[in-house]
Amino acid sequence: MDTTIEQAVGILRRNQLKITKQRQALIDYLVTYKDHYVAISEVDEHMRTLFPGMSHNTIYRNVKEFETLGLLELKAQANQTLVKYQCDFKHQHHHHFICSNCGKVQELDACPLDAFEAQLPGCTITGHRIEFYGLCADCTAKLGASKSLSK
Amino acid sequence: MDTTIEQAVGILRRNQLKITKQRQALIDYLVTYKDHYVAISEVDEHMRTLFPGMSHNTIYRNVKEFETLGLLELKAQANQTLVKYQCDFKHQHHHHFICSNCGKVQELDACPLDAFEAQLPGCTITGHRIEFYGLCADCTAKLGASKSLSK
DNA sequence: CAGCTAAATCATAATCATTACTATTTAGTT
DNA sequence: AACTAAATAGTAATGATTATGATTTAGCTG
Repeated sequence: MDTTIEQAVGILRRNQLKITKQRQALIDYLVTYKDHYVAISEVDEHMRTLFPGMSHNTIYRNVKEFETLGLLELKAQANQTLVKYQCDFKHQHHHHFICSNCGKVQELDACPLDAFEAQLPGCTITGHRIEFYGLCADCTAKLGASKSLSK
Repeated sequence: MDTTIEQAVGILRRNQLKITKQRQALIDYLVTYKDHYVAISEVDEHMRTLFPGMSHNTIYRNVKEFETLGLLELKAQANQTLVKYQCDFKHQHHHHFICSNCGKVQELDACPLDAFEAQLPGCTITGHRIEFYGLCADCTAKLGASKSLSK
């Protein structure tokens, strides 16, 4: 068995969650999304081909449970929620570069938190999200686009 | 009339959009959300008390049109889209600190774009979002919370 | 390994934000 | 005042997500 999967199953176990065949299959599937986001609704669809008649509720509930365990990252989008597998369970800061063409997600290090903290005296910073959008190197090599508006 | 509103109306005009009473009222309402986000569905509800029977379609369409004109900022949330008025039409970079208690939005300057660019050779960066979450100074003075998980 | 029980899943339907569609109205122009 | 493209109204559909209550099962326990 893949070490990544064993790790995930271990986390379930340590949190007293039962290892059902549905959860096992869900992990097996989500593990393939380490550097892309998938819509939960697509996960739902996939799971229901593996387990015809599987309840939507079960799928959505598990995805959210997995997120609170740190197994997944969720990301809100218009009308949809996206999921991505979280392979590095210990790494807390996640700054992403997301290719708007192919959807590939690249991790960035270097966190400029300090520079911003100084601007927020008296505040409690509990989290932050930094995301860049554009075209990854591969896609930059092939594409282009434009638009204009008067203001 | 408020200068901010005149400015917005001017932008509509310059883009050949008609100044309907519905759009006028929509702007009047959204102008009150310069430092908070509101759910579009709440805007929808409000507009339909002002104009009973107003079409959902009209409200959602206008909000999206206003966004492409740069009048508004949209932000996806689980199952909802949030709107905030964009008062500074020329300012492009928007890094926010969002109080998770009262929802107040504070603008941050200082953009660490350069630091990240170096990590993405060959990529085209077309946009980015930086958001901090936590408690603003006022809320920090009153609150606290915690949670734990084993990994 | 049979039985037990809380946890998980199923099956079905409801919610609710958002979008579609077509007929009617209106802002801005001529 | 008439004209026309743009905007809105009115009605219904869509589709992601959630609720609910009955049934099943993973992981003990003896």
